Amino acid sequence: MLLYDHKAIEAKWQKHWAENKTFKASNTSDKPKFYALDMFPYPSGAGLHVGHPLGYIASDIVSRYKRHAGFNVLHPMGYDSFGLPAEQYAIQTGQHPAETTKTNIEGGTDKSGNKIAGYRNQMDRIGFSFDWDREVRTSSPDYYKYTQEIFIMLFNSWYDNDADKAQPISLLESRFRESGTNNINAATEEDLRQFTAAEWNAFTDKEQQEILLDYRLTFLANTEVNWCPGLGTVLANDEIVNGVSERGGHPVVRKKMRQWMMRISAFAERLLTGLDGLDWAESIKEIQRNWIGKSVGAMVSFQLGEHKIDVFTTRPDTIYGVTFMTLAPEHELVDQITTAAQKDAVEAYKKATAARSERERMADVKTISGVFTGAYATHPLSGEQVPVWIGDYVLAGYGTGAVMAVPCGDERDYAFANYFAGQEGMPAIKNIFDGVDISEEAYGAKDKTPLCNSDFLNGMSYKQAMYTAIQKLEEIGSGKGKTNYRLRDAVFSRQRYWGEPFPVYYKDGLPQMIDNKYLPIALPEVDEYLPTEDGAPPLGRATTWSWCTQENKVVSNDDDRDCVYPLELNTMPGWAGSSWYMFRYMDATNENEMFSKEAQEYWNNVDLYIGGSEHATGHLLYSRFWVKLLHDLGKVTVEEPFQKMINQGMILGESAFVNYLDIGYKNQEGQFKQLVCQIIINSSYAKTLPEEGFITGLPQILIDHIIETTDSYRKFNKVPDDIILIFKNFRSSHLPVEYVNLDNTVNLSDIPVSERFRWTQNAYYFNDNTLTRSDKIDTLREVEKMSKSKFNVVNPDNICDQYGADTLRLYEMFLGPLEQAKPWNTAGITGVYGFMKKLWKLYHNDAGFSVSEEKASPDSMKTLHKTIKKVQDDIESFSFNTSVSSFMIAVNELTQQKCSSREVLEPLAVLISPYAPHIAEELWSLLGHKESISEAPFPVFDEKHLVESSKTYPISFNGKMKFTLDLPVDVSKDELEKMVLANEKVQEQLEGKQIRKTIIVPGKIVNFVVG
RNA sequence: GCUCGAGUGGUGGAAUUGGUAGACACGUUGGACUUAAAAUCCAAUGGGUAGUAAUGCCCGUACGGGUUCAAGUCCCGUCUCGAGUACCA
Repeated sequence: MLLYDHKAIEAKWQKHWAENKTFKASNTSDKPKFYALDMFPYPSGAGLHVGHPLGYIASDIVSRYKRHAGFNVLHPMGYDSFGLPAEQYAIQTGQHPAETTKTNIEGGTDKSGNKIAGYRNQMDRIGFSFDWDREVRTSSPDYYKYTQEIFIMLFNSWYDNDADKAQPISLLESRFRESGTNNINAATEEDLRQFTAAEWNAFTDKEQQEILLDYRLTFLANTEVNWCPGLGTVLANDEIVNGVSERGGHPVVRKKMRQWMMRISAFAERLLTGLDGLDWAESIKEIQRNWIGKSVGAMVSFQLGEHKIDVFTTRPDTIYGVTFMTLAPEHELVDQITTAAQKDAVEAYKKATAARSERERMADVKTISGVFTGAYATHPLSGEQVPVWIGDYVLAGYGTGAVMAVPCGDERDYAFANYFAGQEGMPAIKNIFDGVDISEEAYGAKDKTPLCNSDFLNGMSYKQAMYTAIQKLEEIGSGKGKTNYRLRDAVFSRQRYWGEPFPVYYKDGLPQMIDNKYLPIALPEVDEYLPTEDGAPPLGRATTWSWCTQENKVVSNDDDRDCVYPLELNTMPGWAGSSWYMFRYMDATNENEMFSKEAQEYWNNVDLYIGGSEHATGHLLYSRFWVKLLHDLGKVTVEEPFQKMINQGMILGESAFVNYLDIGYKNQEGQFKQLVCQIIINSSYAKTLPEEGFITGLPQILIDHIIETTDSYRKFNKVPDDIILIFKNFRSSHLPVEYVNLDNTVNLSDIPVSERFRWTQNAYYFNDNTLTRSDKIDTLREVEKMSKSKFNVVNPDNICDQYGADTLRLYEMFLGPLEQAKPWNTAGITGVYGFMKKLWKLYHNDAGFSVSEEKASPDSMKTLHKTIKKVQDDIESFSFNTSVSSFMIAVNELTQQKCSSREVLEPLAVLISPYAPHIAEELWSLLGHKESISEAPFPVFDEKHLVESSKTYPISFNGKMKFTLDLPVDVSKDELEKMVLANEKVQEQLEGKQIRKTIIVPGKIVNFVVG
C-alpha cells in the first residue's frame, strides 16, 4: 500500500480489535488498575454529532496511554437509556420506547422511514478501546433490577446523626422497642412525635409503619407540585408561562401530591466536606457548595400567645435589632394569629400571592409587598412586643418560613421597613451598631462594628456576640445553635412511563417493598403512553399491574383475591439509573448481585471521569449521595465515586441564518409557476428592507410570527391553501453550513436538488415543489450550541468517510484545550489530514514500506525524545492539543532529516498510538510485529539525547531582546558574562552607554541595564 | 445583584515555576509541477515605518495604573464576554 488508505486500515483494525477482544479488561491482574469512565450518553434518534465523541476521545487517549504504561485498564461504555424523548416519540407514534431505544443504539429505520445509524455503530467507527462486554443499559431489566434493589436499600435505612451514617431500619426498630425515641438523633423533619418504649410497643403495626416512614431515607411525603389538569400531569416550573402551561395554555394549579422523596439532605454535610478531597474543577465544586448552601446560625423562638414562631437566623448576634418579624404568606400560623381587624387584608394578600407562580415571584424581586397581621410576638430576650407581618420575600421552603427582621443589618429587612415606615405595626428601625448612622449607611459589612443597645451583648464583636447570644438563648430555652442547608430533599416520583418501576405495592395505603428475589418488576405494557383520564400516571393504564403476595408475581388488576395489592404507578426519575452505573461496569454480567465485593474492591472507584459540567447539581450530586449510602451499608469500600474529573467543553456549531426566502411553486413538469410570497426570516434584517419589500405587491411574512401549526400560519392568510408551511421555530431556517460561502450567500445551484431543502425539515410543502426564486439566499452566520434542531450539526460519520477516524480523533484534540468551548470548523481538518499522510510517508519510499535498521542520527534521536517527553507530560496534564502539535513538529523534522531508522520510527508509532490507533497498528504490523500495539511499552524518555553543548541565549538591553547568541552551556556565570561582553554586537549596543547592572540567568537570558 | 472563568494575529490556538510573544495549524499571497484542475512541494504572512536591498527603528497579549533588570504571566482599578446562581434570612 503506497498511499495512506484510511478506509482500509481503519476497517481492518476495528474488525481485528472486535474479533480478538483486544480491550477486554480482566478483574484480576498483577498490573496496577486504572478506571477511565465517560458519562454515558442518552441514545437519541438524532445520533452522534462531532461534539459527543470529544470526551470519549480524550478518555480513550488516556486509556490507551495507560495500557502502554503497564496498567490494567477498565474503559467501559453504555447507555443512559430511560428518558423523555423516547417517551414523547412513543406518544406520537405509538411505538414502544424500548424499540426506538434499541434502534437508536443498534441502528435501523424509524417509523417515518429515516435511517438511524445507531450510537454503537457510530462509536465503533471512531476506534474507541471500550470493553463492550461490559456494556450497560439503564432501561434493561437486568440492570434496573438492581436500581430497584438500591431503592429498597434506601427504604430500609435511616440516617443516624450520632453515628453520622445511614443505618438499617431494623436497628431503629429495636431501639424504639428498647427506649422509644429517647436518644434517637435521626435526620428527619423537625418536631416528629416523641414516644416511650412502652408506647411504641403498644402501637399497632400500621401505626409503627407510619412512624418508620418518617425516618426512612426514601419516604412518601406530600409536596407542592405544579399540577396541570388539562394535560393530566405534573409540570416543572420552566414548563409554565404566566400561570398556564407552555404547551396548550392550560391552567396550572399548585397541588399537594404524595410523592416519593429521597432524603439527600441527611448527607448534606458529608457531600460538602467530601468535595475537598476530590480532584475536580474548582468551579464544579463551587456550584455544588452553593447548591448545598450551608449556613451556620441559630434557631430562635418568639412566643405569641399560645403559639411559638421559630425563625432561623445566621446572625443571632443582632437579636436586639429585631424591629419586626415576617412570615411567608403560606406559613401555617398566619391564620391563627391574624387579628380580626387585619383578616381581610391578610386574606387578600394570601390570595394574590397564591395566584402567582413560584417563578413569577422569583422574577419579581424588586416590588416590595406585605401586610401586617395585627399580632405581636414577644422578644425572647428583651420581652418587647414585636409586630408580625407577612411578606412574599420570605420563602416558605427555606428555614422555617419565618424571619426575625433586623433592618439595620439586612438589606431586604431595611427595604421592607422603609417601605412601610409610619404605617400601623411598623416601628422605627432599631439600631444596634455603635457609631453607624442608619439613615446614611443602612446595612453592609458590620461584622467588625461593636454592638450597642444590646444589653449583655454591648461592646462585643461579631464572633463573640454570636457565641454569647446562642449560649443565652439555649440557657433560657428559647433557641439553639443550628446549621441550615439549602439542599432540599429530592422528589423521586415521575408520572411517566419510560422509567424504572418502583418495587412497591400498597397495603392499606402503606407502601410495601417487594423482596429482592422477585426483582425485576418489569415495566407493564400499556395501550398508550399518556396519563389516564382521571389523572393517574401512564402505568395506571396497565391492566396487569397488581402484586400477588402469595405467588409473588405481577398479576391482573381483575384478580380479586385478598392477597392481591395495587402496584405503584409512578416511575423513577432519569437520575436513578445513572447514580450507580460506574459500579455495574466492574461486574456487568453478574446475574446474582449488582456487583461482586471482589470486583468493587479491585476497581475501587473511577480514576478519571470525563463528561460535561452541566451535570454539576444533578447526576454528580445524586450519585455521590447514593455512593455514600452504599458505603454506609457496607456495599462499597469508597465514599466517592469519581476521584478525578475533567469537564470537556462544548463543541459549537456554526449556524447560517437565512435572511429571506421567496416562496413559489412549480407545475407538474417542474417548471416555475408562480411566486406567492416572501418570507422574511431574519427579523433584524427585515428592518433594513424598504417598506414595500423587494418585490412590490408580494406578501411578506416575518418568520418570528410563524409558530407551531398550519392553522396559525394560515391566519396570516397570505399563502394560498395549497402551500402548507410549518415552521416549528426560528431555528428551522438554518442552512447546512457546508453550502454557505464565505460571503454569506448560498448559491442554490451548488446544492444538490435532494439536499436543497434539507433546512426546511420542519416545513411540509405542497407537491414537493416549494422553491426559492432567488439564485442566492442572503445569510447570516452565528456560532452556537450544536444541535439537531439548529441544523448546524456535523456528523462524525461523514468525517470518518472522508478523512478517517484517526484524523477525526487528532483534529478534535487539536481544536483547543479539552475543557474549553470551541467552534467546529471543518476547514482546519485538512491540516491534520495532511499530517497523517506525511506520517504514512515517513515509513514509506517510492517502492513501498521502507524502514532501515541503521542507527538514527543524533538529531532524529533528539526529535524523538523531546516528543516522548512532551507527549507524556501532555497526556498527564490533559493538554492533548499541544501533543498533536508536537507530533506535527516531530514528523516535519524527521521528514527533513530523511529519517527512516527503525530505532526512531518504532517508538514513534507507539507514541502516536493513543491518538491515532489505527495507523499506529498498521505501521506496527508493517514493522513486523505480530501482537497488537495496544500493550507495547511506552517509549522511555532519555535526557541524554537532548543534551547540547550550546544554548541560544536571548541578549536583551533594558529588558528588550535585541538579538541572540549561541553560548556554551557548561561555563560559569562570570565566563558567560566575559564572552557576551567580548561580542561585537554587544559592544555596538553598549556604545556610549554605561552598564548599570548585568543580569545573567544561566540557561535562560542575558540582560543589560544600561543608561 | 452575587460567585466563578475568560479576553493574545484575518481564524483555532501555543508560550511548565515572570525570562526570545504569536509554536502548530487554518486562511491569504507569491512561486514550482500541470494543457488545466486537484493533489503535492517551496517561500512569505502581527501592525506601522525607513531603505533599491541587506537590515533597522517604533508599537503591540481588552483598557488604565503599579511591582520588577524583565510582565501575556504578579498586584490594584475599569470595561467586555461566557458559565452558574438568584429574595437562602
